[in-house]
Amino acid sequence: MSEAEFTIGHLARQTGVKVPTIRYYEEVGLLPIPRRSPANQRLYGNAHLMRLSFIRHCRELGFSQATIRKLLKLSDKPDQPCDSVANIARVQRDEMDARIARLTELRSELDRMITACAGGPIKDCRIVEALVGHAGGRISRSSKTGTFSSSD
Amino acid sequence: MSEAEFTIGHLARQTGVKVPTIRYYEEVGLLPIPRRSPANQRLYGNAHLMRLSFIRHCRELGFSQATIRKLLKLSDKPDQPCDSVANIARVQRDEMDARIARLTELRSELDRMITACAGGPIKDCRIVEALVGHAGGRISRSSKTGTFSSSD
DNA sequence: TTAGCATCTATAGCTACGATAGGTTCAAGA
DNA sequence: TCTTGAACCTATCGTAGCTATAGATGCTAA
Repeated sequence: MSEAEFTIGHLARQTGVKVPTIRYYEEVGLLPIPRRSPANQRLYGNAHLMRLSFIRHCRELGFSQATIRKLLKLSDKPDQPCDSVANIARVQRDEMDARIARLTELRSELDRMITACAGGPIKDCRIVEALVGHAGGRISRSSKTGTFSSSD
Repeated sequence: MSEAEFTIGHLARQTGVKVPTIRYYEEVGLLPIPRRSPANQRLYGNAHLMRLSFIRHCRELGFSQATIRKLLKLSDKPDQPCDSVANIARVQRDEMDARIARLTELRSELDRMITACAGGPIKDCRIVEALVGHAGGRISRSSKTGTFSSSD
């Protein structure tokens, strides 16, 4: 029995991946080239649908294209042990941990800046002050204008 | 008294921003065009140094170029109230909160996947399984090969 | 038949830079 | 003074991961 085939628009709706993105994935080799209808339209089957779902989910989880490529390659070797798959997932998880930690730090900094802001004129604003940061000691905002204009 | 002027490499070392990035910021209008030496090399002053520090710190905090542009515009109006600055910072903080929340969710999902993996062959791997996700009911991995190949 | 949507290819644009090529210029040592 | 090597210049291409546009063709339903 031959399985149902469907158009790119159908595949897009089924997976939630936009049509141009599907064509892009084909172009960069993430999705295999589908057969075409007599009128040259792409025709997809269930294998494409599964593979695209896999890719989409990976992207949501923040995997890069390169990493997805590795995972797809591994998933094509069904009899190998899945340690390598788990390792990739662990690396990804650790990277996410690092990103979350960094973001949380920066969020706190931003929050401190917002709290420090007393609501006066911009030239006295602690947020602007903080954003200039520690520019080497010799540097300070103009006490007259509060801007970065040179006072030469 | 005229302030010290320095080259692009100097500015790069002082701020931790790479030379091509500085030229790029000039090109897109984030940094004002500096004067040139007789030999056509860019010469920067303290105003540039401060402005670049500001930009760098903003980028670290995840502000987009567009947002930085807004902030720079505001910082050039020192007598206006700084509500607008604080508002931009608050929006940025809220966006970061959302990003952190989303990342934390995804991290947990990844972690659950890793924990579920029993370490058998790839065709039975729960991680691969999970990454395919809920592809519409009719779809399942080939029970023989565990891959996405069509079985037509 | 005709409207209106989906599809096709090809190309350009987006953010935020990084890399490279091929050419000057500067500063310091022999 | 010469020479060497680092730093500078412009211009262009490449990166990820798409999105948007233009202009042509195809499909479907009233």
